[in-house]
Amino acid sequence: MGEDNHSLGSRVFHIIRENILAGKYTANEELKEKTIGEELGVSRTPVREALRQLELEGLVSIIPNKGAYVVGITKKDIRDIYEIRERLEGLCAKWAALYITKEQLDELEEIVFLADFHAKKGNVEQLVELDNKFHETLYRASGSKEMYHVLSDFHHYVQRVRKITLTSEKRAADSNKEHMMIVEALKEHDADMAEKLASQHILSTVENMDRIGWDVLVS
Amino acid sequence: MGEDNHSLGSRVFHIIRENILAGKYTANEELKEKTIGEELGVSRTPVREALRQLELEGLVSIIPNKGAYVVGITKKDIRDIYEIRERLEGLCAKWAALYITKEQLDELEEIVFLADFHAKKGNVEQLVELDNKFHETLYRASGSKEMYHVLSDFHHYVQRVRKITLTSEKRAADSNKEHMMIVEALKEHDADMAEKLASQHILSTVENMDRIGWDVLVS
DNA sequence: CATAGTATAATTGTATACAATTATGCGAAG
DNA sequence: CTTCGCATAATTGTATACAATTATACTATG
Repeated sequence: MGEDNHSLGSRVFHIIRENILAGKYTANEELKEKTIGEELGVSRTPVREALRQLELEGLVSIIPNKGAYVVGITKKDIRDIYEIRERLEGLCAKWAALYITKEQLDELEEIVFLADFHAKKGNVEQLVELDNKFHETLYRASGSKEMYHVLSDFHHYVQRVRKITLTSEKRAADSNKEHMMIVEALKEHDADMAEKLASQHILSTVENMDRIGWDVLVS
Repeated sequence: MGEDNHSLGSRVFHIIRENILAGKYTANEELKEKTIGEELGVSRTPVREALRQLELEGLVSIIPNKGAYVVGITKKDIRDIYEIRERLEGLCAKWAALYITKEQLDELEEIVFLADFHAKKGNVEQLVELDNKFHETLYRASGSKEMYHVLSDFHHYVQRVRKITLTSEKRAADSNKEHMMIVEALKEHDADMAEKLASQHILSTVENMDRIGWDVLVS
């Protein structure tokens, strides 16, 4: 389920995607195959493949015979994604409570343990990485490739926002406490509780974002 | 939001996708770039692009330097998708109740009117097409490109199952009645009712599939 | 001076060529 | 007879070449 495709074309895809999500390529910017290829030291072929894939992901809009343009991420996009996640993460946690393996539970426990450490230290970079791993593991534990696919995409999509929210030490600590409670529910295989907690986790995240103010989160 | 890309590469993508979803390309079958290119009368380049996109959609699994393989659709995939849809279609209808335009409402009314006609005649092909249009319009009416994206993909993914269920004249009629009720709620801009009805619509579909038996639906 | 038309350049779309990797088949050794 | 090794073929990965389309800039004309 966690595919690692180490061909050149795949690398190009990931680089361009990160550049868009990180804001290096700004909204409506035209992505020229030749230029990007030269930047990355590859020919147009892998760049084209990457752009076509990014179009499917909705990060790029391709106008035939004209060009590929960066699709901007709006406040509404973020809001919508969190509202969708609120519904789906609950279902995902419910499934995970039923199907999670011992290894995955151990993995989750290690993640929240480490995150607790880094939250106290204020290591944002590591916190984001651990948040990625936590949710990735949770999505995988659902045992549904569709659930994994959808939620991974969305979670990845809002990485920039998450980076900002986790900069707050309080929110980082609170978020991890919520993660811990979810892990506890999963350990007990309490599906209803896991669902409720996971859904609530997204809700708290949104409430936190409301406090911070949306203009700070997405320019 | 409804992109129509009429380049060659895009056509190849759609053809291969239909062939997979229609079962023409069977599970685990190896899709060779040269062979497919010859079948469709194009070079390897557009085929490669299409296969890369299909991998992102989860319909194809690519092993670097080895090949592209059709990912089979299992009973569990279908079940998972319907359970996910049960949650999301509700939210989608809720949003649609708030943001739907007059034109979109007219479109929906025309669709259910036509579907009523074809249901009585037992024209399965047309019914599937109208079911596609109905949901497509509903997804678009939500005003959320993320919602549109996710639900369109899933809806498209289960087209084979829908084709079978709509073969039953009773189910076709019932399904359309449910569509009508959703349209009524949208007309009243009753978000809660629209949500409940849309969610219920997916539930009835699943119940109907249970009656038919899953072994008939997906081999 | 503004503008339409046109030649030129730039960019995308597709096909092909070459490189790298993997699959296949055959013969020799045990 | 099986299996290992190696040569050959097939296939994917990448780069380049050519075709088609679109953007640009310059000139001629009113």
